[in-house]
Amino acid sequence: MARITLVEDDLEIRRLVADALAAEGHDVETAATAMNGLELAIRNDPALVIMDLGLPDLDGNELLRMIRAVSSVPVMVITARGADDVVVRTLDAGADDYLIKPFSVAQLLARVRAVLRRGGLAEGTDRIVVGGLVIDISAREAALEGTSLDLSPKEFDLLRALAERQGEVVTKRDLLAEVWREPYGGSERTVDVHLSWLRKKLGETASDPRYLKTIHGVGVKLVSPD
Amino acid sequence: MARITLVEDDLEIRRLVADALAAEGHDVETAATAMNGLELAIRNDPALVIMDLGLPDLDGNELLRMIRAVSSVPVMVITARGADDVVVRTLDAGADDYLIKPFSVAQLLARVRAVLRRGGLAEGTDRIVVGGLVIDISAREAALEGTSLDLSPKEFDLLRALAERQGEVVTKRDLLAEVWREPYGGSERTVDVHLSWLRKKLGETASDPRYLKTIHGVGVKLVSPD
DNA sequence: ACGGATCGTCAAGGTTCCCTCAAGGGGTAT
DNA sequence: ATACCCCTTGAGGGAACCTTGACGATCCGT
Repeated sequence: MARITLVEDDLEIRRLVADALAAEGHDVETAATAMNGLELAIRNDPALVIMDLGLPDLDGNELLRMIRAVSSVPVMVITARGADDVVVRTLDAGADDYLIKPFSVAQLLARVRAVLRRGGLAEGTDRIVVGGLVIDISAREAALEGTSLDLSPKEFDLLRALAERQGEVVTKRDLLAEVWREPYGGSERTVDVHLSWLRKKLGETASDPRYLKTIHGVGVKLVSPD
Repeated sequence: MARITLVEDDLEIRRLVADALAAEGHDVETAATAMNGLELAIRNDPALVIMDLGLPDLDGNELLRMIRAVSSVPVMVITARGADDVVVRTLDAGADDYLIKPFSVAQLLARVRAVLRRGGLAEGTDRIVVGGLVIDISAREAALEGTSLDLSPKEFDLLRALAERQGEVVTKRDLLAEVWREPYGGSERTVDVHLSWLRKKLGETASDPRYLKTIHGVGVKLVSPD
């Protein structure tokens, strides 16, 4: 059903939760440390991250903040710490749900379903329309004024990333993180080149853009032409 | 901030929650019965519904299903029933979160923030309006009387910095610190030049300002014209 | 009213950033 | 193995932008 990243250092709980999620049909990747969890959360593009707060190498809140810095993936926290101010601080740091150990597996699964359901509703659009541009997410196809565009994989991902935030200016660094999955390294020239190719296929030039407007010194945004 | 419908028959709890939400800046509509709650949830198009399960006229799960039949509004359940199968059943009926009484108001508010945050991510349009001037932060666009202004990066940042404190006089040194990121060095003449360009694009002159008023010897402020 | 300080505008210079072309390497299918 | 597609990287030219200095105008305190 969905790819889920589980970050939990306790072996017994990790097994318990992972097995339960797998039994629901989810694809579960586990990590025992914050750093491994962060790597999974970035690289695997999961639909949900479930994490413990008490990790051996890093405070859970640090991990949460690092995930939030590069992704808006839903995060569910499961932990033994039940103090009210910890709950509030964690939720305000960007967590979507907070479950206190010991918890029932049935309730955990129900909360996972609730979070996934809401996440799916928000981006339930399988098709994004920007002016005369139609982007079919599941088919990985894009069409301009009815005629299909022949886009390479990266070109499509780039266009989709921009379309998902149409009208907003997106920095190249964000695009490197989102499309290329390289939040730190990576050359911004690469983004430039792909943008150039996209523009060519969209039948526009950088000096006379219709859809892809670059904001000097900031980034680029996808807009619907006048 | 957001319109919230609260369905709760216990007067004391209703007051407590409604006051806390109002203190956060929300617009709260309350109902004591399921039927009244349903009516509010449909008619007022709230951003969130908070409901008790133990209502006098109808089982909470019935109400939840009726809301779900016509709306995808987020629903948070607060109730004294903590049995695990009830929690699971309620979440699977479409609830987004489940909080067991007695609960801390701080945690309730944090969970409300979490639910609203996720729901609002899709359409995060933050804009500042000053008279006939509309500044769209995420699109990095400014429009005067409906026609878009073509601003350079620094011009936009400068306008935004002033708009964020509209009506207040801001010193050039503060602007150098905020826009130019140079709290110590930097020439104030630079600010002057950019202000001049801004004024030109805003269609006004320094001697007859409409939006950008300079206070001699102090700084400049962005005001809405009479 | 006068002088010093502050502000407004212009033009030029230099810097930064962006776009595009072309070459090279990795992967995959034929 | 070869051919093809795709991605990455570097370099050059060009465009956009920012800064700076100068000069005139305006403002304020004396």
